[in-house]
Order: sequence, then structure tokens, then C-alpha cells
Amino acid sequence: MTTATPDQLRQNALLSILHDEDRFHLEPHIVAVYKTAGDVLLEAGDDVIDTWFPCGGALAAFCLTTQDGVSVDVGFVGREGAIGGIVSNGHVPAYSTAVVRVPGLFLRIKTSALEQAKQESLALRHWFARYSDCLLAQVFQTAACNATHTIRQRLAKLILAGLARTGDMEYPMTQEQLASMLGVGRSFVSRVIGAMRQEGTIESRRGQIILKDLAALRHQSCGCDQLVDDHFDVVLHGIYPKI
Amino acid sequence: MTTATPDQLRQNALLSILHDEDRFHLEPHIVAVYKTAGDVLLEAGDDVIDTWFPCGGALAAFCLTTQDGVSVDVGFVGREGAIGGIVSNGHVPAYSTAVVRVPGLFLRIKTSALEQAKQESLALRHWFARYSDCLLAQVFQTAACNATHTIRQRLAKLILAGLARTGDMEYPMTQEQLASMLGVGRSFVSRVIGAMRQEGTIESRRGQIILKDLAALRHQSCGCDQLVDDHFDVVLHGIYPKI
DNA sequence: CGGCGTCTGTTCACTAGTGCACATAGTTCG
DNA sequence: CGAACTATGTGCACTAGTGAACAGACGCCG
Repeated sequence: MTTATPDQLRQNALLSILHDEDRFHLEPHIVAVYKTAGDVLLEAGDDVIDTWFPCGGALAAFCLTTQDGVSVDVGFVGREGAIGGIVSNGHVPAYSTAVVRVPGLFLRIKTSALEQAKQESLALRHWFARYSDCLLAQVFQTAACNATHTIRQRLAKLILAGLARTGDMEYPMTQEQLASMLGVGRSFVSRVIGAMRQEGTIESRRGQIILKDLAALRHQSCGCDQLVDDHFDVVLHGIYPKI
Repeated sequence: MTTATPDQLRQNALLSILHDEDRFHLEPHIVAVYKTAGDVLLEAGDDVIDTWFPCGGALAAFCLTTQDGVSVDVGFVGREGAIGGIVSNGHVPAYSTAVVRVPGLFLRIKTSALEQAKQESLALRHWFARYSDCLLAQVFQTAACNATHTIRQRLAKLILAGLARTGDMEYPMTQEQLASMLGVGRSFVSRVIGAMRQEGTIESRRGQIILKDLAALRHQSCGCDQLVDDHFDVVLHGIYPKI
């Protein structure tokens, strides 16, 4: 838990693009922490004291639990974004829990320090506002996707998103976890994965999905994340590199 | 299409609470327009030139159309909120189309004027940021709801939300429209409404739902909107600090 | 009054997804 | 090595939801 190095700051897209002035404001307050899968960054109902920036291949999810006890992931944040006092400026309780899904490095800053910096810099404020718009777009699309697409399509989408993070062909995730991220029954996920394996799209070991045929998996996915990625491109275009 | 009267401004919750200074900034730029069901306030992909404030019982929806041509409403905004340059400050194309669902009065302001006012007032900025957080919370909940709840639960929720706007027992909406808002097949909606009618929960005429048993309808609803309303209360209740 | 367009109820055959139960296989750890 | 977990595959009976088709019913307008 040491103050983050410049090299680490560069591993988050929102931070890597900052002008020197803005960076100098934030840098002293940023701490680097390694987090493993399942770690909770933000608890629903708690004050948003910390804001988190995933680095490299790390991935976190906004996870809601419905009244009947089923939990669902409704949004994902990787190195392109941040979690915490982004939309709200941190004055309010978190509506959603944020959980680490793919382990890795996370940068942490006190939301109060971030907000102070936002007050002093219009550029910083607008930059984060743009990212907020992208986050909202992502959740819009998730809501539409959940209403209309099959579990098979959504599962393919989820696996693709996970693989994009790890950067290789293997995605370490149990079927139980996948089912819980989608908010569906485990046995059905098992069946869908079985079908995909038979068709040669993926392999699967205990706690692991292995990509065999990218084109086929893309084809089975609903492709909702592509639309969102495009919006990210337009809104944050050229100002920072794509993942 | 005349400049809005003070009386009209009071019919939107976000505007009604403003301090005189902030109000004086915005007031001259606000225009009152009557809109009917189906009118489009914002088109996905277009620049967010205008920002809209629903008044009284008016209601608009964020409506997404998936690749396969099915459209779904993923969020609703009534007198408690606003549509347009809220999250993003209007620098970006709208991700979602915004459509009027319950007709009524809408106040319109150029997003650029709103943003100018936000730059000059920290209080205004924070106030809208808080509302943005509520909007995000609402969409989070919609995404979770769509993933886990039955069409029957979601339909009950939708009818309740509509009735809450009109203020009486009648909700003017065809089954076709309800189905399209949920992104589901019309015939199934017809069946569910038939069942509700048999149980005495509602009546239904051509193009109209009539509430008969509020408690029963509440009981059949998933209740997701209640959770969101609670968040609105916590985040926006009474707090609009003068800064 | 008659005609036309739209909304509604219902049938039918079918696919998607649930939830539980139980057998089996892979991992971990003493 | 063997015990104890945990993850996975699969059978089963069942509910939820689809999508097309068609017959009425309602309401409006000339």
C-alpha cells in the first residue's frame, strides 16, 4: 500500500491522459493496492469514501442483489474507467456494491481529494463527466440487453469481455460465478457451456474457460458491448487509447 | 412556446428547489412546450442541444432499440428529474432516444445555457450531479430487474409507475405500447392483463388500464421502483446546500 | 348507418429457462 | 493416500415466454 508510481498511473486510461497540472493535483493522494477476485471495493449504502481506478487487466463489476436474494452484475469497469465518486461527486451513499471480478492492481484515492481537484480544474471535471456519460450508456445497454437477449447470447458476451481483459485465451471463472454474474441458474449455464464445447467454440476445465474459436463466440454473442465500445470511442475519442 | 412562467418552473422538482441566484441564471432561457405521447425529445446519436424538464404528471422514457429491432424502455423521468445535458454536460451525442410516454408540459433549455450556469454555480453543479447519481441508480436497478424478474412483475411495476403519474385510477396505454416498453411479445402481455383482470386487480378497456386493487397490484410488482425511490429520497431530500 | 383501421383475446406449437436432485470428477490438505 | 470440498454434468418435471395466426370487438369518421 504505497503511493503509486508514475508507471502505475499510466496503467489506467482516465489517469494516463491527464495534463501535468491535473496529475500533480491527484498524484500525491493515489495509493496502489492489489486486489483479488471477490474483493469488495464499495459496499452499497456506504459513503463513497474511496474512488478506485482499475489498472491493466483488472476488472470490477457493479453488483446488485434483488429482494429475493439473486445477485446480478449490471456494469463492468476496467482500465478505461473508475469506480466511486464519479457521477455523484461522492456526496451520497453508493447504490451498488462494486466487486473485483478479474484480479489485479487498483489505484485508490480519497473521493474528497478527487473532488477538490475537480473543483479546481474544469478540464478534469469535464473529462470525468464524459466518462460518466459512457458509464450510463453502458448500463442503459445492459438493461436493454437483459430485457431482450437470451442467456446464451449474454454468456458469450460475458466471456468475450472477460477474455479481453486477461489478454490471453484463458478466463479463470467457475460456471457458478458466471451464472451469478448473469443472475441465472447454474445448471443452465452448465448446459450452454456444454453446447458451446461440443460445437468447438470453447474448451472448459474446472474453473476455467478456454477460447477456441473467437469468430464463433462473437457470432453467438448479442454484441451489445460493441455498441457501448463505439460510444466510448466517440465520447473519449483520440484523447486516450483504446484498451 | 413562450418563456416559462414562475408557476411552471415550480412544477419540476429539480428547478423548484433552486436558490434565487441559480434560478435567475436559468429562468430567461427556459421555454415551456406541451408534448404528446410518442414525441421524441432527444434522438440517439444526435448532439444534446436541448435539455428537458418534465412538469406535473408528464413522463418521458429512455428508449433503446436493439440490433434485432426490438425496443425497450430502460429508464423513466418525470417531474423529479431532467433529460439531456445532465450527466455529460452535453458535450457528447445522446446514447439513448428519449420519448414522451405520458403527455404534459415540458420545460426546455439550451444545454449550453445550462452548462454555463453550472460553471458559475458550484451548488447547481452539485445538485445536478446528485440527480445524475439517482438516474444511474435507476438504470442499475432496471438492469437487475430485467435480468431476474418475470414479465408479470415488471408489467405490474410499469402500470404502478404510470398510475403514479396520472394521479388517478386510469392509465391510457394500449397493450401494444406496454409490450413495447417492456421489450416483450404483445400476446403475452394480453394474457397477463387477462389474468389480472380475472383476479380483480385491474379492469381494462381498449387503450386503457383501470386500477381496481392497488394492494394486489403492488403485491404482484417486483417493487424495484420502491428501492430507487428510497435512493432518491436519501440523495435529494432537502439537501441543496448553498455554496 | 356503414365501413375501416386498430386494439384485443385466444389458440397452437414451440423454445427458453428453472430448480432440484444426484452422480462424478478434480483439488486441496493433513 | 484418503478424506473433504467444491465444481461440473445430467435427468426430470415444470413454468415462462415466443411469435404467428385469426376472429371479434371497439371506436371513429364520412
